[in-house]
Formats: sequence, C-alpha cells, structure tokens
Amino acid sequence: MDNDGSGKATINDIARLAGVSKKTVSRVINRSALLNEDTRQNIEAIIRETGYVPNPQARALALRRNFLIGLVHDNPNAQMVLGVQQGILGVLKGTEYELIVHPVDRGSTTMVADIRQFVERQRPHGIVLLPPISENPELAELCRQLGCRYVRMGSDVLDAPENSVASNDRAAVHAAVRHLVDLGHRFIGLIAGPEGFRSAFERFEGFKDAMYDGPMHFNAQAVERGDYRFESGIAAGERLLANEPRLTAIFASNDEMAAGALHAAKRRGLDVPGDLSIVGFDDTAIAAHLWPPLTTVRWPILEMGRAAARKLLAGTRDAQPEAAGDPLFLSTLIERASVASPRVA
Amino acid sequence: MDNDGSGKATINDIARLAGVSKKTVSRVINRSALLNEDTRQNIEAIIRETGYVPNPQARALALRRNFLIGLVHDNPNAQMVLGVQQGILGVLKGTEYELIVHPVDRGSTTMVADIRQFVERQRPHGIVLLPPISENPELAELCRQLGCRYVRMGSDVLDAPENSVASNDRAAVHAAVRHLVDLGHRFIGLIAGPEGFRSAFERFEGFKDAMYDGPMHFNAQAVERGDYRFESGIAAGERLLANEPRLTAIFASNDEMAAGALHAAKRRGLDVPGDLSIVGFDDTAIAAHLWPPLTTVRWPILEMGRAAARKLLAGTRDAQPEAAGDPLFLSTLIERASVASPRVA
DNA sequence: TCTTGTTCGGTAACCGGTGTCATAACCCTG
DNA sequence: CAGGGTTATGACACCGGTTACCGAACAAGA
Repeated sequence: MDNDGSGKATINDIARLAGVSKKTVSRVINRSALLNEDTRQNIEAIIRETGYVPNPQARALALRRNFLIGLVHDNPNAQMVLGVQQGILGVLKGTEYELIVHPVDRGSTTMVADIRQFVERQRPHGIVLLPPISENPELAELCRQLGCRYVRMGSDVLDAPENSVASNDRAAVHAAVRHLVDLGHRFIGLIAGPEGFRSAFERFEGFKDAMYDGPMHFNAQAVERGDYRFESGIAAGERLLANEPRLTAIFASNDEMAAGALHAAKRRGLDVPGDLSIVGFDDTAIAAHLWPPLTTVRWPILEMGRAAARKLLAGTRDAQPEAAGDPLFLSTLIERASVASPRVA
Repeated sequence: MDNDGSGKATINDIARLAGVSKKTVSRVINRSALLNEDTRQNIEAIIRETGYVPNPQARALALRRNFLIGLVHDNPNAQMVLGVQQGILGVLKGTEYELIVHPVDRGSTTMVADIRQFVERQRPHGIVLLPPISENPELAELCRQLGCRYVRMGSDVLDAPENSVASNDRAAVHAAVRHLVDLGHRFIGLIAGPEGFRSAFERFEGFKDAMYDGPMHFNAQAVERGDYRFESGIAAGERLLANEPRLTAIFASNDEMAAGALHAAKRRGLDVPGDLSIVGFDDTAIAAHLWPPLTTVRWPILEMGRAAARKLLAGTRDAQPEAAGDPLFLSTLIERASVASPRVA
C-alpha cells in the first residue's frame, strides 16, 4: 500500500493497477521502444487517470542527474541576468526542467570551488554561464570533467557552437559609431567599460574600427574608462566634456554609463541631442525611460537566454527545434531621440 | 567499493573509513544528540579530510523534502523580482539551500494547478509568494495542505507573522504626499495603479488619507489610472495635465509611471521640478537615472527578500537570528531632485 | 550478583525510481 | 517440429541517504 490517500501515487501504485512490474511502467515513462502498444496504451491511460507524475528526486538519485538548469553568474548587471533568466524560463515552461539560480562572488578566490560544489551536489542537467565568468576557460574544463552540459554566453563566441551563445558586440558598436559619423559627427568620445571584461574590450575594438574607417582618426584623448556603473558614467562624461570641448557625440559602453553621461551634459547646461548626441549599449529598461529616450544598441538578451536553454535541452525528450543553431545573435541599433546631426559650426 | 576515484565520496565510504555503520555517520551529519563525543570528532575529521558532502538527491528522496526555496510569482515588475531574489540568495549563500525560480502566467486558469504540481513534484523546503498572486488565499491553503512552508509578500500583512513579509505602502504614500503639501502644493494629481492590485489600492488609500488631512480636499478629477507601465504613465500624465492646468505636483503609484509623467511634462515644455513636482514609488534603478533624479518612495525589497528567506529557514540548522521578527518593513521617502516648492502664483 | 536503565551503535527495510540480465512467448526457417 | 532469433516483460540489485527497531556495553541500584 504505497498510496495512503493523502500522498501522491508512485510507480508501484501504477504497476499494481496495471498488473505489470514497475519496470514496465518505467519503460512507458521513458518512452522505451521495446514495448507492446497495447500495454503502453493501457498504462498511459492509468497514468492519466491517476494523475501520476514521477518523483524527480528518485529519478535524480537513480540517474545521478537532476532535471535542473543552473544559471551561474557573477554578473552585477541585474537587467542582463533577468533577461537571460526570462529567456531560459520561457523555454523551460511546460518541460520537466526547473531553473536554479546560483550567483557567485565576483573575483572570489573560492569561485571555482564554489561552482564545482554546486555542480557536484546538484548535478544539474546543464548550466548557463554568464559573463564575465563565462570567459574563464577553467569553468568549461570543470564542466567537461564533471560531465555537466554547459553554455557560455559572451560578447564573442567562446567555445564550440553547442556550448556557445554570443552577440556580435564589436560589429554592433562599429555600426552604431558609423551611424554617428554618417550624421556628420567628427569629434566622438568613448566611455569604455572596465578592463578585464571581454565585452568592454569588444566594444572598444568596435569603436576603434569605426574611427579607423575615417575620415577622422582614433583619438586616445577622447577615451575615458568607467566601471559600467552610473556614477562612473557621470565622472567619465564630465572628464570627456572638460577635456575636449569640440565633442559633439559620446558613445558609452553601456546604458548606465550613458545615463551618467547624460547627467553630466545636463549639469553643464548642454542640450541633448542639440549640443551633444549620446549612444548607449544594452537597451536596458532605463534607456527608454530617460529624457530624451536613449539611442542604444539592443543586445538580444532574451533570445540568447532562450537559445542557451534550447542548447542544453538538445537531445532530450524536451528538445526543441533550432537548438543547434548559430551561436551568434545580432545586436541592432535602436534609434531614439538622444542622437541628432551636430549643429553646423 | 563505492568510491571509484572519479566519483564523490558517499556515506558508505565515510562509514568504512571510520569503521562504523552508515547510520552513525548519518547521525553526525544530522547533529544527533545521542552520540559519543569521540566518535563524532573522529567522523567529523574524516568528513573534513575527504571533503564529503551528503548527496542532496538521496536526502530529498528519503526525507520527502528538498533543500530548495521556491520563488513563485506572476509579477511583471522585473526590478522587484530581482530585488527579492537577491535578498533571498544573500541569506541562502553558505547554506545547503538553493533557489529555484518558478514564474506562472498571470491570470492563467491553470495557475493554481501549476503551482500545486510544482510543490508536489519538487517538494521545496518552502516557497516565497510575490504579489499579486500572494494575495490569493487559495495558495496559502494549498501550501498548508501540502505541508510546504510559505511566505506571502505584500503591501500589507496578509497572513500570520511567520508567513508574512509586508511593507506599509499606505502610510508611506501618506507621508510622501504630506511632504508635497508641506512644501505648499495644493493641486496634486494621482496616477493610480491598476484595479485588482492590492498595492494599487493601498497607495490610493494613502493618497486619499493625505488629502483628507487638509487643507484641501480629495479631488477625484485629479486621478488617472495606469497599468504600472511606462506608456500608461505618459498617457495618464497627459490627461492629468490637460484636465487640470493648476496642477503643481503628481504622485505616481510606481516609478515607471512617474517616468512616463516626466515625459508628458517635458513634452508640454514644463520644467521639472520648477513647474511640476513628481514623486514615484519603488525606487527602482530607473528612478536615480532619470533627469532630474526622481524623488520616490523606497520599498525595502532586498530586506523583504532576506526576511522571507529567514522565515523559511527558521527552525532549521541554517536558521538565522531575527527570523521571527516583525513582518512589516517600512518604506521611506527618498528625496531627489524632482520635487520643489511650487512657484508662487 | 542480578536486574534495570541508559547510552551508543548496528541491521534491515525503505524512499521511488533506474540499470542489468534472465526468461517466456512468439515468429520464422529448414 | 527442433532450433534460433526477436520481442515483451519481470526479478533484483542499486542510487545514497533515512527511519524503526533491536542489541550490546556499561553504570547504577537492589
């Protein structure tokens, strides 16, 4: 008597009701091919009637593998984490998988050990690694060792296609800055992201690419570094505007710093976009809410989250099409009101 | 031979190494009282040496209870979800618990069934319910039935203290609007939240409380309803400004709508705060990034998340102090630059 | 010395699934 | 109809813990 009335039905209950062994029920659950069609239908009917659902804990124990997708990150960009999360959850909805969120301390010395313990203990089906830790090759090696699927997200393809989801930051920044040049801007400042971040590097390179295209040259004087935070954007914006009065446009490596630059401009009494055009990157919630609404590069975070989840589910019974698709997702320029042609001098 | 070298140590390995039965090791893990101090120390030493960690899947199966905290919500407010999540994760860090995020479809007819299935299958240690579904008494009943701990978050205390974490929205709005009145504002508009939301109701009541305090009266003409989204804030702001030119201040029931009102004001060429003061609610990321930075009511989301996690962990070996504390968390007015005294007429 | 009680630790079954291997029933072939 | 190859199903151990229950060792009381 496994079912005491209050508890849920177990595989034993189903087996008894169907007059078969639990192994046969197990075969039905796992869609085994070697099964008589009548038996299958009979058992499926009973499963439907009783509303039986296999116990994930028992399965996890027997299979040494859990039906969880881990989201592992040390990313301080809340918007990004949330976007990825929403993308993953959208794919997981309706499957037997659940999402488990495991943040680790940025730059902690125990970071690798922490993630190792997480994977060893939870034995998730797979994990999604967000930048910047996704750039750490040690973690990919760790996953391979532990036999855990993984997907590394980044501003560039970091691994084999089935383990990668990436955006083309460099090309996107290139296009965004060219857009400024095409409008007539010749003195364009850059607020770069912090060193050590791949995304900051890629965006910096994209900026340089655009400058080297001409007609003007790359001017290291018009570059200030921030740490991706709002306050650093204000400071960098102020330095930029103080050092180079001829500046008619600023590209900031993320929206928060762009918002900071906007504040710096307003404090100096500049009109945006009349006196100064500003372009951000990420298209987070703040971009659309600023005044003027911020022209920015939209990073398809949601789609990337979805793609990551699909890649992890590839080969399972919950697999979805296009799972093996291209790891590269294109960022696009979202034109709002913070950019205009420079005033004729 | 349980340990094949690549795999992790199991309770059997520890038992063999210590020369005791696995039950004795289990007693050490579970801090059983009836244990010889020497035995305990010996086993603990071996556990430390081998780095043994009990397998959560096996424990979950035997205990019929998982070491997971579920975050269940149908909340479209990303900032809020993320804040709560961060609070919970902060408390969970270093414990054996992990966070599992389970969103459900807003207003879906299968919502209760979905949550029931989630709880029955995962058997989480406890779940945190976010508004607006937290306001549904059916879910609390469901949790009690299934023997799952729960905490309901809300704009008001919704349940017994150990199952509640709440903010005092009504009083906070009252104070914020009084602040406007004290500065001399007499014509204050309200952008209310959508009907059916407890938070919208509480904030509306707080607004009315402040108006009835005098010296002016509550004017239903100066109330527009939004749906908590940016665009609805623009629309409501425009209606308000068109209908009542004497308006010198607007209180919006959340920051997104306040940002919308700010846009509406700028479109009409109004100076904020010179011509119009604006106050928001939530203190999300956008509030500080707007120009001018938005005066708003800070809802202590992070602290509330922490409190919820602590309440769920109360009574476990990972329990933390103040777990049983007061369910009420005070919201406070954050004064920034979007509010000033009205110009003398 | 013989109970009696307490403390400590072991044995076996169990949680609810899965893998391996055996076996019965069936079909076809010669 | 014996022999051999499939196909469908079952028996049983196992995953790594926990609980129920039982027994040994030892101290104290009769």
